[in-house]
Amino acid sequence: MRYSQTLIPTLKETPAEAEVVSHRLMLRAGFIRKLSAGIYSYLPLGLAAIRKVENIVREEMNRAGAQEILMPMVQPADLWIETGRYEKYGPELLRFKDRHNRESCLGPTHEEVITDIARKELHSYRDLPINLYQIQTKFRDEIRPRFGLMRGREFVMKDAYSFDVSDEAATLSYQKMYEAYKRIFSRCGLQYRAVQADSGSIGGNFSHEFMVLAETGEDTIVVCKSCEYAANMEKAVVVVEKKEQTEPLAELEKIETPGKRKVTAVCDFLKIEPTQLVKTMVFKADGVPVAVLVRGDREVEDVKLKNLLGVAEVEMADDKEVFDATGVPTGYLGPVGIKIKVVADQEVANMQNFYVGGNEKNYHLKNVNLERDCVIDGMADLRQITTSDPCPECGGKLGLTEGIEVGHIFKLGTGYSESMNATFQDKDGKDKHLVMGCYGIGVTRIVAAAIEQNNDDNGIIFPLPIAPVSVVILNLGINDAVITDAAEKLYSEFLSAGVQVLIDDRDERPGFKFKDADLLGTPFRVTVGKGFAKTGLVEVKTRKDGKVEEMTPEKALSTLQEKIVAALR
RNA sequence: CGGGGCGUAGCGCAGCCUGGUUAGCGCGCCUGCCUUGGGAGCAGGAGGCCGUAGGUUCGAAUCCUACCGCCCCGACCA
Repeated sequence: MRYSQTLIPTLKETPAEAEVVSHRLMLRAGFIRKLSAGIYSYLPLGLAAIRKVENIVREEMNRAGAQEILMPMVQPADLWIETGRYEKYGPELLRFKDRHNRESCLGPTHEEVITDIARKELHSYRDLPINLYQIQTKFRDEIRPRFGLMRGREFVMKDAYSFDVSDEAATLSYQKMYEAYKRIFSRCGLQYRAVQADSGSIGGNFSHEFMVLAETGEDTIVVCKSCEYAANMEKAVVVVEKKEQTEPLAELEKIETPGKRKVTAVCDFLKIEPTQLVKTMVFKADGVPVAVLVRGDREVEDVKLKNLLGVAEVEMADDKEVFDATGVPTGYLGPVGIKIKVVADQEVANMQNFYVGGNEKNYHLKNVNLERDCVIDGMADLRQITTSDPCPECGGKLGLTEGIEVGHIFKLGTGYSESMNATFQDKDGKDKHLVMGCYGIGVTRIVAAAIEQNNDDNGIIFPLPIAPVSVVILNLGINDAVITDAAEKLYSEFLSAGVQVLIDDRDERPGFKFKDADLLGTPFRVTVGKGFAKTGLVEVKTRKDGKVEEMTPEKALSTLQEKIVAALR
């Protein structure tokens, strides 16, 4: 690549719209330009980085035995109606009508299309297992796109789908993908963790998210300090030991708590700790009000609640909805005699003679005991884990970190094959539903995450495997024949050696070129300048550690070639 | 969707409150000179429907209304 002939519109100043570092740097380095909220054009270097990631993904998917295909972006609504997702998916699914008034949508994911292919083309156990993937632009009409490529509406994604004869076979396919994913993220030079994720209604430990560790991550993950356990906050298992009843059951008592609604206010007023109180919160579970009990100092984890109730959506009810459902103003709700369904966090079972709202304005109840006083419709781990909880695997200490989700693998089971009637004939001659898995990777998000993880005040510091180019040559004497000849010679030698190289052949001052080279994040920089005319040496600088070495052009070529090969291995 | 903020040259901003010359500044861009190892200097120049549409006014970038776009926070616990 020649800088003078490539569109690399670097910016000295940061556009006002960019908040996070990856977004800022991608704009400044001339990688991307915004067209509209969450929708970006990729300029040559940005595209080059994306292609690098794509190729790593492609190589590893192929290595794992998956086959590349490409599915349509525009999909008929009919398919989505079949699986019920046309209703369920919500406004993220961009819907429209074509000229014949046919309902259509832009594919945010491709379970429907792939299952349609499967039911038409896969008929026998002999066709299985099979894993099909694509690398394609997805469109999701996100509530709030933000952070540049981190959460765009249009983005490049790799999605793979596996089909198997049985649950056991599907587990194998899943494990293969798990291994492939580890290779992919390692090869991209990312610091990441594979964490157990929420697997929704299907259950089991068959969903993992791959999280790049970075402060700007939108997810919180729980990591054990002593063992390998790592989980999404939403999924992290809270272990509560059963406690024996130690206190005698005291008599239920109604106490006046005028105007005390918040946990802290009630506790201050009654001179008790939040751990002695159980708060009652009302959620709408697919529209139906449900009361949830947790200890006063705990927070409900709504994903866990969703799973217990087996519903698609849970949402806090607002004050009016609470009053309409229970006849009690918020702040005084309690489980005793409440009119709606009640579920409790497991921890509440350990509590004795606790305090709750009295289901009457300005009153609370004292000495409540779950078994004696309440009717409970369900009990489970419903609260958010904290760092004072033990690791569910080894009992060790837990820490919290932020992460960027760059991959998600999922055992789907037969949900889609059942709703779309995708079957195969097994050895025993019986028709069975295909057992599916799906596996996503956010390609464009990986580029953002990598920059998020690798940068300094001067710009990007690309891990070599995903750098748009591996080497940048600075010709600091374009009007000097000796320097230019040497720079050009090196350039063509790098090219013939198969090294991706950019030569800065612009008629610019040295300082300008240095700044741009740093900003672009190219791992290695070779400077051919004044010194070369005197000593015959060029300067090799490593972006990551800033180390500078002088050497002959021949040595520079061989050294860098070696380093690059080593880094890509 | 709720709350907040912002739309003035390619980018970053000032001007608006308190209406009134030809709408400014820095960067970038063009021409010339000069300079050439960390985003130089001098001189000259191009570039604006002041987001859009209405309204108020003798007069609107400035005041009012609506719309559009963009950014941030939230959509979390009684």
